[in-house]
Amino acid sequence: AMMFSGHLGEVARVAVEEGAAGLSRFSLRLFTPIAPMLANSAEDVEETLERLGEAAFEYKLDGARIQVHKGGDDVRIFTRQLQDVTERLPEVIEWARAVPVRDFVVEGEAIVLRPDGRPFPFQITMRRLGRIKDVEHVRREIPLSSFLFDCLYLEGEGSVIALPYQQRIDLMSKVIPSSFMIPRIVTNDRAEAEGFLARALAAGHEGVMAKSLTAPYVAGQRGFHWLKLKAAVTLDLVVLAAEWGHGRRKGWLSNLHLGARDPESGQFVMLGKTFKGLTDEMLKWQTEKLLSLEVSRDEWTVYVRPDLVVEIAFSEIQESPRYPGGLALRFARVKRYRPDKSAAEADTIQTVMGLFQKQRGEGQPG
DNA sequence: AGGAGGGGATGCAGTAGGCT
DNA sequence: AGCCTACTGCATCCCCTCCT
Repeated sequence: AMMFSGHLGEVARVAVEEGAAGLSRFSLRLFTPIAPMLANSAEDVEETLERLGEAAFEYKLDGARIQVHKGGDDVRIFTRQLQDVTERLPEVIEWARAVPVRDFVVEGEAIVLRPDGRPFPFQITMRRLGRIKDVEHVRREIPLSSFLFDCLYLEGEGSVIALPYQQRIDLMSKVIPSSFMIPRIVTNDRAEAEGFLARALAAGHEGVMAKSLTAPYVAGQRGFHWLKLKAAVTLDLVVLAAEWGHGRRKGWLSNLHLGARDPESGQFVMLGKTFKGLTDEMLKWQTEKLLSLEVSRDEWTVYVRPDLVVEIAFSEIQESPRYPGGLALRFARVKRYRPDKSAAEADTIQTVMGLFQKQRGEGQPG
C-alpha cells in the first residue's frame, strides 16, 4: 500500500499503458488501484439527454467512493484518492468474500444509512470512515452499506474497462446481488428521468448520475460520459470580511466570510467562508469595493461594514462545531454579486435553519 | 488536462497544562 | 509520577471553478 500513498500521478504511471485498447488508457491488475473515472455537472435532465441520448440514471449517494478488489480470499478496498482503507470496512470485506466469483474489481459508494434506508449526513459517514481504532465496536453503532455501480475486472473476462458501460453493468449484475446494486434506470424519456431524480432527492440523496451506455471506463478523467445532476440551492448572504489571497491571488482580497441576517439582533451570523467561483475580474472588483467598506483589519483579514450581498451556491448545510450559529455551508461558492440587493434584503438565519430542518427531514423517517 | 486556490468535518497523535 | 482534558497540527474524506 505504501507505493500508492503518494500523488495520483504516481499511480497513473504505475498502471501499464494499454495503447491497443485506444479509449481506455490503462490496463488493470488485481490489487493495483486505478484512478477512478469522474463526472462533470449538468444543469438539468434536458441538457443531459441532449448530450448522452438514452442513458443510465443512478442515484447519487453522498458517501465515500470505494474500489473493491477481490482475488480469492484476499480483498482490498481503495478510496477515490487510492488510499487503502481495507481494515476500516469489514462489512465490505464480508460481502466481497460472499460473492460467488473468485476475482473481481467493482466500484461503488460506501455510506451510513438509517434503519429505514435513508441516508445520514455525510458527516456521519466520515465519522465512520475516519475511524481506525475499535472498528469492530463502531460498526455496530454506525454500520456501513455499499452500493455498486461499476465493474472493472471479472473472473473469466479479465479487465472489462474497455467495454461499453451497459455491458459492464450486465456482467456485474450476474454476480452481484441486486440489493448491492445502486438504484438505476435506463431511459431517453425526459419525464421519466425527472421523476427518477425527484425520487432520489425525496429519498434524501444528493441527486442522480447520468451515464453514457456506450462509454468505456476512462480512468482518472473528468469527462462528459458521466454527468451529475443535483438540486441547485443558493442563498443571498452578506460579506462580513475577506482574507488576503495567496499565490496567484496575492494582493487581492480572496476568501470571503459569509453571514446570514438575524432580524432579531440586527447582526449577521457567520456560516463559513469561500474563495470559489471568483474570476480575476471579480477579485479585482471586490478588493477595491471591500477596502472601501473596511472597518478594521488584522494580519490576514480585512473586516468590513456588512453591505455587499453575494449569491452563494452550496451542497448542503452542516452542523458546525466551529461557528456560533452552529451551522456551516458545505462547498460554498460564489455564483454572482447581487448589487441589486441591500444587506437588509439578504437571507436570514431563520431561512437557513429552515433549510437545514428540511434537509434533515428528508433524511429521516416520515 | 492539470494546477491553483482553499472550504468544512472527522479521527488520530502529539503536546501542554492541571489535577491527584 | 501518573492521569485526564484541551488544544493543535496533520491526513483524509467530500467538493468547485477559474486559469494556463
